[in-house]
Amino acid sequence: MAASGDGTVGKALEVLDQVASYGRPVRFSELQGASRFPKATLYRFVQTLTNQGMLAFDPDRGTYAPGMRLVRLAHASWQTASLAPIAAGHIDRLSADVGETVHLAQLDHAQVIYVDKRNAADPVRMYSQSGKVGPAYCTGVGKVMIAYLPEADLADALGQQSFHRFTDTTHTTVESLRAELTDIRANGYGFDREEHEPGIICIALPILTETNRALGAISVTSTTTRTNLAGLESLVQRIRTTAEAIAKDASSWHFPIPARSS
Amino acid sequence: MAASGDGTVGKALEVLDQVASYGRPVRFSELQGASRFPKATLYRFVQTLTNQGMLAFDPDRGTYAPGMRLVRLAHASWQTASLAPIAAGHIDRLSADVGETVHLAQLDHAQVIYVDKRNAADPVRMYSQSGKVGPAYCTGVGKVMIAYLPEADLADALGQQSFHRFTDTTHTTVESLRAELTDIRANGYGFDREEHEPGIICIALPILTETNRALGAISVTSTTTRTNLAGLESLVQRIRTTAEAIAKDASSWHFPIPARSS
DNA sequence: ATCACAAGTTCCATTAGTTGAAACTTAGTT
DNA sequence: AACTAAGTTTCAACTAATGGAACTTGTGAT
Repeated sequence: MAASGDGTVGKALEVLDQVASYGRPVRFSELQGASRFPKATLYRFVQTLTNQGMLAFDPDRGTYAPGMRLVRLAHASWQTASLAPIAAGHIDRLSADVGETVHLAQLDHAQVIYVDKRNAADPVRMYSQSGKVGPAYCTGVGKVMIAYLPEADLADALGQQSFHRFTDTTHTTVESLRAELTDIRANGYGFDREEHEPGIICIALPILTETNRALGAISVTSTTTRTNLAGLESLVQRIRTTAEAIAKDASSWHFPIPARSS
Repeated sequence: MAASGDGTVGKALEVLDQVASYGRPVRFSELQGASRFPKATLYRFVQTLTNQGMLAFDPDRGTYAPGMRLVRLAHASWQTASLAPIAAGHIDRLSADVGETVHLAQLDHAQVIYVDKRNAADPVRMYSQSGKVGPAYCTGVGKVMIAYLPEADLADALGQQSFHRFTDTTHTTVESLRAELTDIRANGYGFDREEHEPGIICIALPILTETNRALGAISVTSTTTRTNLAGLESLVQRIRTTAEAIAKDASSWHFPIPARSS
């Protein structure tokens, strides 16, 4: 359990998360208002994190934002602990072949993290999507990944979903989501039926180990104006080739199998 | 001075940096061998960081790697504290116009952090992506950024350079580098004359505030087989337009001016 | 200018968490 | 089975974190 119970370090990282959650520079007083820590304690955490380059302080505006050291560290993570370097060549080819946007995602604490992407038309943009998080219950990649979770982890993951209704096809109950997960396991692939954004559809396949654990997932995204679910479904064989190739490379590179979450 | 002197949090982050520095998953014993911390202490740090998702533990191999939480946090940093979102449109256009690879970089503790890039249609095969760090003394973007540092910060930054000789044009002394920095300030732009990689050249311009502080830098990279320094120099006006447009947008977005480092 | 209030910063006695040598357990080798 | 190295736990000594309160600075109103 990743509770922020471990000591001073856990508390400091909790503050770091809080700053990151605003998505914009924040004043100390804003943090204080939303924090469980008393003023002096919070102040010291923010000081320490700033000293360490984990936060950046803007003296002119008196605001804090996540610091550049994170970008440096994340690069290391992305390089050594994500599927991106292994998958790069494969998704290049997939994207070129199908002419649509391709996403590579992994699961982290019941959340989807987009790890890489290829745009069909536009040039590649690294972190514009890399590092972005999304909900597991209403994205193609999210659903295919949780579908292959062991029951204990799945229950845990489902418990953490918010089931916010983004569109009128969004799953709003555990039951309807579980039903779809069963289908996904049967088919080996899943869709996003405009569940997150109207007009945006995708097909997603898991990247599976020999023991049927999902290391990650890839998806091909399109719009309802360009194609439909049947159109995406026709790409299954091509995408499966890529997913299997990535899985094979990952196993020979001894890519770490994600540890249990709870 | 970002010495890891601040308490437990500083020490834990030092361990995190150490793990990241290997660029591959590492065993506990490897860390212990290179660490100033005693076994039990190091062990607890690694445990805490793993609990927190800052490190990922692979139970099969008994190795640690930087965790996915960093990727999530870095995305927030990239979005709110880097120039990338502001510059995105501008460097899209620049890259399309000049047909070469464009880099956007910022300075962090005397190191260059590449924050975004655009590949030319025919991409130069180079190792560089967002979050990647590079030396300041032998890259175009690094030199133009430190050229505009106040003397106190510049002295500090120069003291941190390793002056490793990558090629035979690499600067190896503070003196020769300082001489070039004077030229850069006079011209408003600088080059990478195959100082980092043979065959790779670039022209770089700083992104300056009204008070002549460098918020970041952009560069256009090419190869000696495709063009030469004069060819790159002919792009100065075009690149300057982009740099100034980014600076203008940054000031109206109230982009934070980097704080003094030491 | 002067005051009032909020935001930000420092102090320091108390308390809680960190420290690390040593003992222990597990995994791998001869 | 005996040995060795890697990984894990323990616990008393100790050091660093805690947070209420006092203080300073910044902002805006009169």
